[in-house]
This record gives sequence, structure tokens and C-alpha cells, in this order.
Amino acid sequence: MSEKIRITYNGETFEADKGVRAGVFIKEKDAQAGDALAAGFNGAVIGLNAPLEDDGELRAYTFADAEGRDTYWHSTSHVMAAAVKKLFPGVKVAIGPAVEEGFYYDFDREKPFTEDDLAGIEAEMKNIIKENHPFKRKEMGLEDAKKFFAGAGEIYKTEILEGIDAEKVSIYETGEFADLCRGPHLTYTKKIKSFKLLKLAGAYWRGDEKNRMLQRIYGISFPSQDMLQEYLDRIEEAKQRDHRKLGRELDLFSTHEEFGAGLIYWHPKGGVVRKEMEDFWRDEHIKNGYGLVFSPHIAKIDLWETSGHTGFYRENMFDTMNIDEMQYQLKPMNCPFHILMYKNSKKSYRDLPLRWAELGTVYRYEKSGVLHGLLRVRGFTQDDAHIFCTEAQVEEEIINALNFVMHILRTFGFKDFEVYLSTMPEEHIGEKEAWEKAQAALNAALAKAGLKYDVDEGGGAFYGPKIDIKIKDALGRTWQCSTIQVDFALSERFGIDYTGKDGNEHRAIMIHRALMGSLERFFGVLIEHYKGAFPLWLAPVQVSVLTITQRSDEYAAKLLERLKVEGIRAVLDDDNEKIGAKIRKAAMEKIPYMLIIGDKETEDKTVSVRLRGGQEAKGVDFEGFIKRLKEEIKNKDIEIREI
RNA sequence: GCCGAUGUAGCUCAGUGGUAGAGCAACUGAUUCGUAAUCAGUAGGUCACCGGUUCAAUCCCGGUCAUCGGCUCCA
Repeated sequence: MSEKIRITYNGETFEADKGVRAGVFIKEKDAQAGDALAAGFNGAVIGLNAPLEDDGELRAYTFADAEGRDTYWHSTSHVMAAAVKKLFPGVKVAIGPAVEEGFYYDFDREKPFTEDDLAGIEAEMKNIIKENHPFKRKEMGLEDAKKFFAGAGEIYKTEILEGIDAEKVSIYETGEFADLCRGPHLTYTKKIKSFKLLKLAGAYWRGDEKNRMLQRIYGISFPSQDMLQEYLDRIEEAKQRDHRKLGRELDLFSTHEEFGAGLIYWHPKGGVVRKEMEDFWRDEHIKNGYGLVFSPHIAKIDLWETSGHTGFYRENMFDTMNIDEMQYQLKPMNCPFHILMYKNSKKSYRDLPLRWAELGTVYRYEKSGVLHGLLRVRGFTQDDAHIFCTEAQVEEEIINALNFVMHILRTFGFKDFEVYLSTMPEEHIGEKEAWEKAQAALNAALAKAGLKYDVDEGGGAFYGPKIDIKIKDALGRTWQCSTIQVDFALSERFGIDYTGKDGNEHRAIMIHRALMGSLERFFGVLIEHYKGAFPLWLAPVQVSVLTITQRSDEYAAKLLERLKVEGIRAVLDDDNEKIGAKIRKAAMEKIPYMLIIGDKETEDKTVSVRLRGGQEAKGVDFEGFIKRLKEEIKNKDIEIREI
């Protein structure tokens, strides 16, 4: 009679033989759990092969769970490594984890892999899967493992082992390939139903550019072909939304690499969107008690020395320029200028809080390899603001800023957010007490604003704690735009003071805050979010008037004039083309409304309306249509209502 | 910056060791048409830039610049 243990599964407790394998147990108790990939036991993720030795709570993980997916992808990465080792025997393996979407494995090989190699590796992976190898777990003493991997020439594994402080480590074998690995893994390679190797990349060993560059292969796998196809379709959809592609197609902006990488040229159509963004931004700031300020683009280097930027921010700054024998610096940030304005006159507690906002254009040196369309550039306009306040006002100012951010982001059509509170990092300035007070204020503000958030422990800037808000776009991708940061450093460096009620000088608290972050970046996110089909209030062209024959040109021109008088951005398409071609052209430009004008409309003095989605309405009263448009623009409606 | 790929007409892309081609866009003409492409014609390129090999280079080699994918995920 074997020893018994007690296992709780799905809320029910069972007696089981000690040492029963997790997968066997799950299969017996749960007919529904046939697609289990891994298991959770007393808080740890384990393989289905793992024996259960103690009492405890067990659960199954499928591909629907992050734990299940990680196991699935991690195992696929082992299969890939096994294939690579077989095809390219001299290659050394580094690490091969599951990532957010898929997996990778880093290899050290003299010659980089080519796209053609991927096909061969995929074929070999298919063989390995077909041969249905088990993922065999073995334990090995630390010293034995070092000898084993040193003997195999696996220098990266031995380096990893140097950093491990344990008596035993585990090895997973997949066919002939043995890898140092914590696991867990799938039971057999055949569980991997469909996979694809996606891209090749160079990656530094341990992410450090001082280290050797390894060859990384990325891939992804799924339990069904359909799921893989769905994933590939989503990649394709993201490609279609790429703001760089749409920016060109819709004539929104351009870059001119030959005259400077990472610098953006806003064309008139992009300019309209920017104008609307800015107008809205300014109006809302005035309503929310901000003063609008403007500051220069350069200042003597001395200012940046006082602010400390020449120290901690040097590598992101453009070189200085020599003017009248003095060194001037193109600004990478607006804050020092706002501080100079603050210090221009003596401030008292009665003046605070002071909220100063600026659409300030800054220039930052970014490494050439990280530039990316509108999202990572070298010159951009921040929607920056600095709030100077007393310690007692911090919490309220943060709440105001949070509500303000949400109002702005929601108006632009974003509904889902991820909020992070980043706290004191190891390297920081300022007293611990000040940090704790500020963090408590941020915490309280988040709670009062009713926002769910995650704490990024130690993730704050060295000069203060911060709240970051990431927006989720139509494809569920997240983008970091908004940030609210408390800054102890600059208040100290510049001596930002105010006279208190008690007649003494006190240190003011400075809060940096950006809502959209950078106009360029936010514009890029908007383009991708809307796939170029902007809401009416942002649309570069709001209405296109299309004539069916030249007989309607005169009436159509009158309509155009009337729309323009009403402040609506309208164009007339009186080209000598058939109506189908004109509709196609307007549709590809993603214009929200088309007015189709033929003999009938000219006769009745009506318009025929076609919405961007394709819906049509004939015999529509023109003045009523204008009224509708103006209402929709005023409300900043995201969707176009059916007519 | 580093690794890899790429750079041919405004755009999307063919192509070859003997100085280039398509579709779309543009322009001209014909057509006057009812909800996603009318027909015909014309024009448009230092084949990214610099150098080398060659009788000859857009093509082969080297360099530069730029773009794209990565370089955060830690057995």
C-alpha cells in the first residue's frame, strides 16, 4: 500500500498516491482538462510529468493561461535549439526564454544565420516534433553540471552556472539536446502543433553592449494552425496600420533622412490634426487653471550645468554651439526655463500652486538605431507643464493632473489604460522621508481618482517618484505617453522657494507632467489607433463634395463655399471621372463624409450623403446636414452616427 | 552605437556585367457617366552616395549615409 497525499483540485479534495504525476492526476479527475499544458502546485508552475510529493492545491494551466503559454513557448524554444544544434553542431547556446508573444533563443555562431537558414531550422523542428521526444528532466549537482557544460564547450551555460547558488540544478533533454533549464516543460514535443520562426536579430549577451553579440531567433507557437494564422493576421493588421505607411499614403507627414534622421515634417493635412490637438490642449489648460508660457529653444550651457543635465543627461543632448565665444545648448527639456520664470519674482504661498504649460519643442540625441517614425525621434514637441506647489498641495495637484490626463486621453478616443506608480530607486537624491511623503501623496491621489494601478518598485527616476499612464490602442497594444513626476532635484539645485504664512522661506515642490507626451508620438499613436480614419473633429478633410457630371459643378461649388463659411474642412472633387472612381479616391483618403451631387440633387437642392463606413442617404437637407456636422465636431464624437 | 536585411520613377515593386521596366499616381485628349478604379496617349530615373575591380558596373568588392527588424524579457 503506497503512501497517500491529499490534493485539492478545482475546490475538491482528493486522496492520491504519493508521487502521482500531476498530469495523470488531472486527467483522472478532470475530463475537461485534456488540453492542460502545465500545472500549478502550491504556487509553483510545474510540468505535467512532475510527481506530487506533498499535500497541496493543484490546478491545470492551458494555453489560455499565461503559465501555460510560457511553458508552451519555452518548450518550443528548446525544440528550436535542438534543431539548431543538430544542423549547426559548433553553435553555442545562450538563453531561450518565453517572452510576451512567443519565444527566442540566443546562439553564438561565427556566421550569422540567414533567412534561408530559418526554413531549414523549421524543417528540422518539424522532424523533432514528429519524432515525439519527451522533455526529460534530470537533476545534476552544481559541480557536475559545470563539468558537463564545460566539457560540451557551452561557455554561456557555465557562466550562468557560476551565478547559481544551489546544490542541484536541472537539465532538460530533448532528443540529443540537453539544456540547463529550470523548466517546466511540456511532456512531449508532439504537443507543439504549429509554430513559426519570425525574425533574426542580433542581441548582446545579457543585454549589455560591452558583451559579445549573439544571434537571436524569434518564433512563436500555438496549439492549432488557426491560432497561428490569427496571430499572423494580427501582425499583418498592425502592418496595415503602421503610421509610417499611412503617414505617406494620407500625406500627413514626411521625414527627410538625407538632411537629418529623426526629424519630422508635418504636411498641411498632418498640420490640421496638430492644430486641432493643440487648440483642444490649450483650451483645456486655460479651463484647468494653467498659464500658457513660451520659452526659447537654446540657452547658455551654464543653465544646463545648474540643472544638472550636463551630468546625467549629457548623452541625450546635441553638442553645444559656439556663439560669440560662448557655448549655447539646444534644449532637451523645458523645465529649466520654467524655473527661471518662476524665479523671476519672489513667490509667496498665496501664489501657489502655479501651473505653467508649454508646447515646448525639444531636441534630444537618440542613437541612430532606435529612431522609429514618429514614435522615436530627435526633435519633438512636448506638451509639458510644471506645477510649483507646497508640500500640502501635492496630493490635490496630482489628483487634478490625473483627472486631467484621463479627460484628455478619453476625448481622443482611448478607453483602456495601464497605470504604474514607480517608487524610489537605489540611486536617488533627496531624503527618504521626502520620497515617502511624495509616494504617499501619489498613492492617495491614485486611490481618490479611482484608478487601478501597479507599483513598479524602485522604478522611479533618480529625482523623484512618478506615475506613468500607458494607453491601449484599438489592437490592444500599449503606448507610454502620459507621465506625472515629482522632482526633488531641480527644486534643490535652483533653490525654488516661496515665502510661507510664517514669513519663512520654504522649498516648493515641483511636478513635471505631460499628457500626450510628445505631439509627434501621440500623433503616431492616433494614426495607428484610428488606422488613419480620424474622428470628424480631427479629420484633415471632413467633407468631400463629389459631382457626377459637370452639369452639377456650379451647385457643388456653392455647397463647398457654404461648408467653408461654416468652418468645415471641405474639398470639391470636380475631376472628369466617374462617380465610382471619385468615391474610391475619397474612401482611400478616409474622408468621413462624401456629398454626392448629380442632376437630382442639383434640381431638388438636396445632397446625397455617403458616410465613411459606406452607408448612404439620399435627398438630405443640406442645412440639416451642416447642423449635424457642427454638432459632431463640437462634441468631438469618436464614431460617426448613422444617418 | 552594435548585429542582420534593405536602398531602382512620387508610391508599390520587377530586372540584368553591355548605361533600365511594370502597375498605380501625374500630365494631355476623348468620354458626361448615380455610390470603391472609363479609354487612349505623354512625360518621368546620376539605379542612395563615394571609391575600387573591369574594355564596360545599377549589378561584383570596399566604405559612407539612411531605412527596416532587433539589441528590456535571464537556467
